[in-house]
Formats: sequence, C-alpha cells, structure tokens
Amino acid sequence: MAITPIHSSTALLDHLARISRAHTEASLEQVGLRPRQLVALTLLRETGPATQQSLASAISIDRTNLVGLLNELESEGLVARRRAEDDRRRHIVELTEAGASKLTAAEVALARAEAELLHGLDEQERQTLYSLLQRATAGHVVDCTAAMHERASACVEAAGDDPC
Amino acid sequence: MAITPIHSSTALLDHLARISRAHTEASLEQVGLRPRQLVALTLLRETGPATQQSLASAISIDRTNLVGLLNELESEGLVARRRAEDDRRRHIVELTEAGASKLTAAEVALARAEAELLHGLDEQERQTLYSLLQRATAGHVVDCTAAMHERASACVEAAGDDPC
DNA sequence: TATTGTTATACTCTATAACTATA
DNA sequence: TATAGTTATAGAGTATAACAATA
Repeated sequence: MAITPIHSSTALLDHLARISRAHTEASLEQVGLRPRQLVALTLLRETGPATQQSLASAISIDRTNLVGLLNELESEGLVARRRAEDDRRRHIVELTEAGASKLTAAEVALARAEAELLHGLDEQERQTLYSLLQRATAGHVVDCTAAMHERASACVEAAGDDPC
Repeated sequence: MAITPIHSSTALLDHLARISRAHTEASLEQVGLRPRQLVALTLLRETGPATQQSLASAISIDRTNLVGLLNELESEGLVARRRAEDDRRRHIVELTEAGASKLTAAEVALARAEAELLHGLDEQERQTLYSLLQRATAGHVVDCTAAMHERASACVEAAGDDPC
C-alpha cells in the first residue's frame, strides 16, 4: 500500500479555470456576458431569488462590486431588483425570463468551447467532473438564498465560519 | 433514455476556483506565494525546464506578465533563468531545490484549506476530482516544455489550434 | 448601534504596443 | 523579417472606507 502523495487540487483548479476562461471568452462575448455575469445568472437560477449580500457571498465577490454587475444585468432586463417587504433595507434579486433565456443561450454557445477544453476526458468523465464540481460548490452556497435569510443567525451558528 | 441536459462546467469551474482562492489565500500568504506563483512552480515541477514563452502559454498568462512573476521568484531563489545555448534569445527557466521545497511546504499548508473547500466530497471523490483535473489540464500543457521546442513546428501542425 | 445597499477610490491583475537582442 | 524577452502603460477586476436609508 503506497503512501498517499500530496494532491493539491488548488493549483489545478486555478489553472483549469484560467484555461477555461481563455477558451470560453469568445463564446461569452458573442452572447454578451462576462464570466462573473454568467456565474451570477447561473446561481440565481439554481438557488432562486436572493438578497444582494447573500448573492455576493455566494458567488464570492465583494458586495460593492456586485452593485455595478447587477446594474448592467438589470439594465438589460436579465435580472430584476425589488425591495424586500419585511426589511426595506434589502433588495431581492431574481432572474427574469429574458435572463433565463440568455443563460440558456450562453450555455449552448459554451458547449463547443467546453468540449474543446475537456478534450482529454471522455463523455462519462465529463459528467463525473460536472457532478463533482456541482456538489463541491453546492456545499458553499446552499444556505445563502433570500428565502432562508430568516434562518441566517441559526445558519451562522451551525456552520461556524461560513459567512452566509 | 433521457435527453442529455446542458451541463456547463464553465461557470462551476470559475465559481469553485474563486471559492478556492478565498479559502487558500491565507495559507498561501503564510508561505509567501500568490496563486499564479503556485501554478507556475507546480507546472515547472511537472514538466521540467521550460522557455518563458512556453511556460507562459502553458499556464495561460501573458508572456509580458510572466517576466515580473519570474523576477520575484528568481530573486527569492525559487527558480533559475539561464540562456539557451542553441538559441541565445531564449531563457530556460527551471525549478531550484529551494523552489521545490517551498512548493512542497505550500502544498502541506494548503492541504487543510483544501479539505475544507471540498468538504462536500469524500476522500475517493476528491481523488477522482484531482485525477480528472490533472488529465484535463494535461491535455493543454504536455507539449510545451523546453525540451520539445525543437519539435515546435511539427507540434503546431499536428495540434492545429494549440499555440504551443 | 448595526445592517443593506451604494459611491468613491486605491490597488492588483491582465492585455496591448513598442523596444532590444538575437536569429 | 521574425522571434524571445523586456518595458511601459492603459484597461479590467478587486478590495477598503465612508455615506444614506432602514432596522
């Protein structure tokens, strides 16, 4: 039985993400989205409506930078902001139908570039990678939706250092 | 047999890489490395000595930005630059023993943060993810080492749009 | 007093163009 | 003329501090 070597996925993740951006840049630009906008729309679809603060922490960008990002998306009608009724300090952000359509269009445009990115893997392995990425990321965003903000304090107590 | 849904790993990759950076930032800073420096050292270890241009394309950063990155690494004795004998325009970059040690130290420091990042996956799944990432990235860097630069023209013809 | 969203701003990262030395 | 490395610099991305509205 061999000694388990040090397997740092950190560098590989950073590396592959960078390669991915290079490959998908053209496809995204063609649709008119930037990488973080794609991530934001994807997360809004997966988790539903969210406050700006929960969305910011969920996609790991600063809340101050999310403002401009949402301004752009909102001006294009891809997301909608409304005041939360129970706490008028909060904005509830949600994906519009146009946003969902654009997201689907982006994914179609990305499919080819992504196949090129992952040409070293066969179809089943790509499914496995997707599944693992999905579950790995899900462990960090699942409690951050707007619908759950009432349970925020309990969440923080339960999760320890998870800032959602 | 179900229709295969659109599985865009692009957003997930970008997302997880960003979460990863947030988690590993402290560990890396503690060792004194930045993310791209970690990637550069890792790739130099995997592929051996490389020219700056091949290294730049291999880790997907601009060759102009690689200069400053290598200046820092070289001033700390982590990498060494020497002129290529057969073509004095080229620099051959290689990992020093100090660089290899620092890389190992970084990986040890990262192990804990990485476990936290991937807490949604069990040990076998983490191994699978690592393996998939490694093979996915290997498909983009395998022909870019300095030892292969003699075969560069043949490589370009064979690989089509691979710019190495 | 604390929190949400916002603005202004400094800092880092990335990409483009031009220069040198070698080929 | 073309290429490898370098420099300078503009643009995009990111983080920090302060403010207004609300709790």
